[in-house]
Amino acid sequence: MATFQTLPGFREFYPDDLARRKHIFDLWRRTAHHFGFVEYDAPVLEPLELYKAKSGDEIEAQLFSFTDKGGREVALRPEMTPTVCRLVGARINALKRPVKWFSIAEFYRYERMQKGRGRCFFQLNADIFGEPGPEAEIELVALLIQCLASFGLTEQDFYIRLSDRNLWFYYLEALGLDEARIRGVLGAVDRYEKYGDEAFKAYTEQFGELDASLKAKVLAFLEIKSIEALEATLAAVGHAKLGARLADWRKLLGGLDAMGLTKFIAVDLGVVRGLAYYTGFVFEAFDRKGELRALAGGGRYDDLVEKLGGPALPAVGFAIGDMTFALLLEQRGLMPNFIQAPDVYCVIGGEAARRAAFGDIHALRAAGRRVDYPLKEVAFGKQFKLAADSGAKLALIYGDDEVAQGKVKIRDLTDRTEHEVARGDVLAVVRDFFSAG
RNA sequence: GCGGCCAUAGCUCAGUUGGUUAGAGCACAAGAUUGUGGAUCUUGGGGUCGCGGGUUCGAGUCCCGUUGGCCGCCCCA
Repeated sequence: MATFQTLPGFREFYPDDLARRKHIFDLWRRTAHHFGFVEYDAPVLEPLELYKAKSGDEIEAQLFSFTDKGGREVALRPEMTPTVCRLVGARINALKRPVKWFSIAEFYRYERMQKGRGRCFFQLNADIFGEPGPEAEIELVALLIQCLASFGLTEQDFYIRLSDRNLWFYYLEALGLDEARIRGVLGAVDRYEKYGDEAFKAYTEQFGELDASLKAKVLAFLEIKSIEALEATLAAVGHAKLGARLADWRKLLGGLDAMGLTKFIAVDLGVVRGLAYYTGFVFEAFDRKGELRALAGGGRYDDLVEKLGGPALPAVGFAIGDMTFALLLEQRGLMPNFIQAPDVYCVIGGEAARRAAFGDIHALRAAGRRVDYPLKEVAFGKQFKLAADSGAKLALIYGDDEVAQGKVKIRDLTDRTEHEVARGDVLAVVRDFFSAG
């Protein structure tokens, strides 16, 4: 039957699927509002150059890009960060700081599909602009945690790995490495968890073997899993920036602790995220069982707004994708079963009864009730079954007998009781039933 | 871009060494049932067996190709 099929990696949302998606979005949106973030949206199609400027020319291979009829090179957005940088950068002089913005939007990447990854997906993006200190990170990490926890997920289900590219930078600098070598080492650190010693291969090819004692220090640093271990390690290294950076760490962890969120946080310098544009704290959310892809990721990108042509503006942000997150909710039994039920279902007799019912049906709907009825004449017995199947709380029965007497029979489908009311009282009775219930 | 596995009804699947008109459960619909429920019974609609080619007297079944899916690699903004 299906001559035309969905493009690979694209998703169709049948009503049940859309109900689940909406559930996620609604809670994300509400949570972001609770944290004082305001919502924005932006174009799905952007100049290709916007993404090249941020990520380099190679990015084009991962994009849905094409030339439009005006000869412009364009791409479907693969992420929100460059866009929001442009929006905020353009109006920063008029915006009250800190700028706390979020969006829920769809993104497109030309990639091979995998579990938890398609060619289109939705993300919650939340960012704070204009705040250089760790106060911004406290807000965002707390928001990220609550965006997961508000679905019923606990510290048994997920955790946030917290790391710091600055600290790595300063530490490696103190060990005498130049910037190129530092980036090389960070690349290896990012891959170390997965590949072990193999992760240093690229570094070795570019710069030669990393000095053994240096490598030992890198590996020891990578293993650091607490602020205490961090302080102990850095105490031995004399470097002015490191002391200030440690103060930032204490402020961040102290703030999160005061919010009662320490149980979700794992200090883990093994996470640096591959992205070259991160400039400070980075964090990623994972399921505790380690079965799924990352749930969310974020970090500080103080240079990006300027790099994209805006003013110098510090920024931190994160994104949660909907696919892996939905998988986790389903695995933990936290995805509700949505029944899209009317409030009231009408059981209707012949043509005269139908005309009588229509007046009330429309009035009830206009008053904000969800009302449904069989479009065509259906046997009474069947209609009661339809009423029960619909999930409605009340059935209004417009039989020929009732209509002839100017009455409507109201059946409570939950306890199967019923009583008759005058036609003119139906709206009030229904309203009272639902306001009491 | 690379590798492994897979593809039969809306869903879950059966289909013998290749052999009549491709089946079941669930779901959907009609009837039993012109006035009272999620049950039951009866009946029905729905399939180019992903698509194309090949082997064969004969292909859902075997072979090749292709498209799509799942899983992994690369990547992951």
